[in-house]
Amino acid sequence: MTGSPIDIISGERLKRDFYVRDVLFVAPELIGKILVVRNDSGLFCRYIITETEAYRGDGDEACHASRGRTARTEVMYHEGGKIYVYFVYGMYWMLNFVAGERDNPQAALIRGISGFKGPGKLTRELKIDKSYYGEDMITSERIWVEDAGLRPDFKTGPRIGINYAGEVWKNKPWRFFTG
DNA sequence: TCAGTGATTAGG
DNA sequence: CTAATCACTGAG
Repeated sequence: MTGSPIDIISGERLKRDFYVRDVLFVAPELIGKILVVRNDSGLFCRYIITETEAYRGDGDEACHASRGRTARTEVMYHEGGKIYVYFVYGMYWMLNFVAGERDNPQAALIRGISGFKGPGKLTRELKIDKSYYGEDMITSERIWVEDAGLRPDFKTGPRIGINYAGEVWKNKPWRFFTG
């Protein structure tokens, strides 16, 4: 019997209370958690989350919600545990997990998973698209996160691709990554 | 460094 | 309606 560790590692699905906290707890704690996604064949694939970024409320100039509540950002205003996906640069879907309390728009961008580095690459691989917008990871039958007990060391750094934000927000060390 | 790509948004 | 923007990637 062979198999990569990722075929073997599984754990308990994260519940609502994990997500209904400040994104500055949620984003770093997602590192080492297991992202489970059902593929076209109905198989559940598991990946270790290796990189995330925190977007924290309407005061954070790098957060989409800082530009107001719109159809696109609506789900960020919901209770944590839902999925926020949006399209950028004409090609890529970005996968985010909503965090925090209702009406406090926060989300964690999933920037990397085992085997795939880069937010656009992983959504392409997992076939994440608009159909996942608003999906609830506490009850979904095709996407959720599990805790398998992994607690890898991680580093922090400034978030990527947010040059439009003011210096204060651009420099926040709200990117979390292993290795 | 920089083009490509199209949804989203603000502004007439 | 128009035009600007953009939480990226890959080529060079």
